[in-house]
Amino acid sequence: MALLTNAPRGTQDILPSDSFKWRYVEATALDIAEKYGFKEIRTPVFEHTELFSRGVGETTDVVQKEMYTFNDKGGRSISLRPEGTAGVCRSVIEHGLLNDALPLKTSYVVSCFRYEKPQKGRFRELHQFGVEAFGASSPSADAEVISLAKSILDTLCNGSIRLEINSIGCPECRKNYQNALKEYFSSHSSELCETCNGRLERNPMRILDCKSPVCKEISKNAPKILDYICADCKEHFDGLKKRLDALGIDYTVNPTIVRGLDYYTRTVFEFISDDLGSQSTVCGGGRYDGLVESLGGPKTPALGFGMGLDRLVMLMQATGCLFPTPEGCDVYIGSSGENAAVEAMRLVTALRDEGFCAECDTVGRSIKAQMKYCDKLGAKYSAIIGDNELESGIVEVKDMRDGSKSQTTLSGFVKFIYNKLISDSFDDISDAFDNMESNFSK
RNA sequence: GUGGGUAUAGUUCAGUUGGCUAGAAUGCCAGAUUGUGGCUCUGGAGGUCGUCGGUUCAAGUCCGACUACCCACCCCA
Repeated sequence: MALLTNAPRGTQDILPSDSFKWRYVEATALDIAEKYGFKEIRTPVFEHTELFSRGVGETTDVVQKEMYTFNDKGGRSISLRPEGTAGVCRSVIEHGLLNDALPLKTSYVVSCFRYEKPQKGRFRELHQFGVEAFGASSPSADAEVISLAKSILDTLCNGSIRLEINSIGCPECRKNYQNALKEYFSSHSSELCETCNGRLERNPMRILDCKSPVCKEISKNAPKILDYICADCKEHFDGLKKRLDALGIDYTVNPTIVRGLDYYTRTVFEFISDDLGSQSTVCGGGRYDGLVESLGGPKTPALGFGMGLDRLVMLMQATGCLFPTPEGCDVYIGSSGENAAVEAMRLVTALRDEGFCAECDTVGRSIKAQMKYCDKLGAKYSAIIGDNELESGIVEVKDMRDGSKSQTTLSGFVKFIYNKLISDSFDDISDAFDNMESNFSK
């Protein structure tokens, strides 16, 4: 039935023809993060449900209706992680990493799971690259994290991605602001849309982001968060803006961006692209100074972001970004007859041991079919071994790119191919140099 | 959770107002004389037309339900 041959709803297979793109994106993100001092951390895909309901927030959609939660055989309530931050926080608290010299800077590539209705750019299993930094309260840390995200996106994408930032203040100033908002919107509650009436109690700040024209109009005159944040929060936000300016990072302050997870404080930001569908946020994050303490750790300022790899890869494909193509097959050794097949396999293995990609026939094809397959593989060189070659010890090596042929001996085959491939790669390097020089002289 | 759209070979799609053995392109396999790829030509395999039910002499085509996918709301990466 369909259950057997259909992947579960909202999941996607990354096929061999695409996996190299993901490897490239993940490796690039981790590499750049490493230059910024972030080291990879790996935490479990599932945690105690309690961690997420406390960490992400009891009232959030993510916790209320989107978690994959089940009881294990020991009767524990377990949830697949819906995001990356909570698990990392738990881990660094549990292992006492916050007792070391701070900041502690971590990065990760993870799958997250949310029971949502799938659409473009939204999946039930989503892949995320993320970073978390602990113990840094200065706006320099905010700027550093944003700069890292930008550097990754700039390196990978050529489409235009804009940065929007906001400050939602600390719990103190936010309380005042939310009261002011409640008061303001309550007086318009009859005009607000249904969802916004619901948000009035739960999260009035979300109303500011509503797309309904009526709510938008009402929001125009609503109190502004930046008028309500306290002096410290304001100073922090100004400090961030000053640093972004100094780094040459363009941004717009968008007072309506409010992240949907409860733990955020002060800085929140999003990187948004118009080249995706309606799920346009490629990267979102911010500061969460209260989270570590609320999970039972030492009072520790912290911040981070999550970057949606599904959306990022989608964006790169949509905007025609280039992915470095993986090295193809170096050598194909065809064979005819049992003894030759054995010899071909021996040679192929010897070449692989030298670090090359080599293939021989494993399905019993004719010579002609083997050559066609060799062509499909894009092999650089080919050779055919049969009884003649076994007897004479002489093999013909064909350069598949120009069809030219040369001869070598069976015993010297590996060395011969080795020299050919090494000299090819020298040619490649010198071509690259020539390109660089002509680029410089422009 | 709410809406709208779609569902035909591995893939991308044709299929005319219901009418003979359901098509194309591409991919796959095999041939075009003796042991050598790309181009060309020929042949072959591959579909219970998403599933179940209904209307009809007749359903890929019309109707209903279900399922899946896509898009938007919501939410978020």
